[in-house]
Amino acid sequence: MRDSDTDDAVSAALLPWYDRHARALPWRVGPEALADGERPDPYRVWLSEIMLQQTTVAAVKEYFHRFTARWPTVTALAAAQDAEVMAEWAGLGYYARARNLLKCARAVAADHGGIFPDTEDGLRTLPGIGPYTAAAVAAIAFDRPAGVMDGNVERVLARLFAVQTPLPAAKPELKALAERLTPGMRPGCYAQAVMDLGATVCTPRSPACGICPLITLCRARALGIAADLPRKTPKQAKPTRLGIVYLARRADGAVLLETRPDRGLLGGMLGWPGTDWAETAPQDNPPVPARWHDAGVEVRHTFTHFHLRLRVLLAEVTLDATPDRGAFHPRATFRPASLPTVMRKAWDVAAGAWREH
DNA sequence: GATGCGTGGAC
DNA sequence: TGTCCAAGCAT
Repeated sequence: MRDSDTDDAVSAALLPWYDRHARALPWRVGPEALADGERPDPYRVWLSEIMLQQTTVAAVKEYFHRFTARWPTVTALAAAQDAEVMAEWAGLGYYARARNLLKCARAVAADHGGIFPDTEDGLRTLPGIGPYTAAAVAAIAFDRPAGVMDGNVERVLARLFAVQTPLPAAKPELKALAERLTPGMRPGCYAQAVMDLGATVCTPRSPACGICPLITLCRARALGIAADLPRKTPKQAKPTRLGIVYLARRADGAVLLETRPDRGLLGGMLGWPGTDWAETAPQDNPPVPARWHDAGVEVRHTFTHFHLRLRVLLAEVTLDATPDRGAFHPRATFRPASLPTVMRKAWDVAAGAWREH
């Protein structure tokens, strides 16, 4: 039904566009170096791809710089402490990525001599590397003709071929298209070209069809439905959950924090002791007996699947206070930036209240 | 296949 | 304000 001439026309139109418009990004090597046969560092490609999962380039850049400055190689990262890595990842979200990042670095160091596997199948066996990331690293770092499929590619291909099936049901069909369109020449550039196109031209809302290199090939454009694709099955509304966090400040300035369990929400991250978060009013459950008082300002935060409204309770405790959970962290070494964002918001409320007195 | 898992920016 | 969305993965 779709002939290979059309397939070739896609990469033939996209690669020159990419050569002109490719963004200079910290994990990319320049076009001249690439033309000389130089390849990007697989460690940097892998690290960037993990950070970019469901995350924008703008949000990733600073984190990428900090990680590569602190841990320049996969071997260096493998030797890092868990808490160091989690603290450095704080604020970026999806914290299972950070836990798997470290597992993956240690597996590469221990089982692969510090060298990343250079095939899609080899990469796929590593923690945190799924179908997308295996294909992306294989294509970008090792120039393998892997069919890269992410949200951008889904959108670009759904429009290019006017796929009307809603996501996620359309994924197999789109994956097959992605495999077939991937060219044998410069597959790494091609993969990045499709994703760049999706990020900058073939955007979810108001696609810039007027400057699109694929405009003459695009069926959705011809039908006048580009902005309506891809179709998606509607999502469930988010419920609102309620909770309480307890911020205890000791007489020497130390603050009471606990490391959350490795699995689940904010797994492995530091946080303030608190109640469960549920749709019913929380049961008061302070970590240490004290004169707790309400900070008066609620923290509001939205996670992937629920809204949260958090009461913030504050207390000053004495040097001999013995909490039933968590541990005091000296104020000199405690960095609010090492907290996940919802916990940092609670800190901001407490710090404001304490500054008043 | 469905669900759980963060965050910040655009509109 | 709310909603949608981003270079997904694990279970």
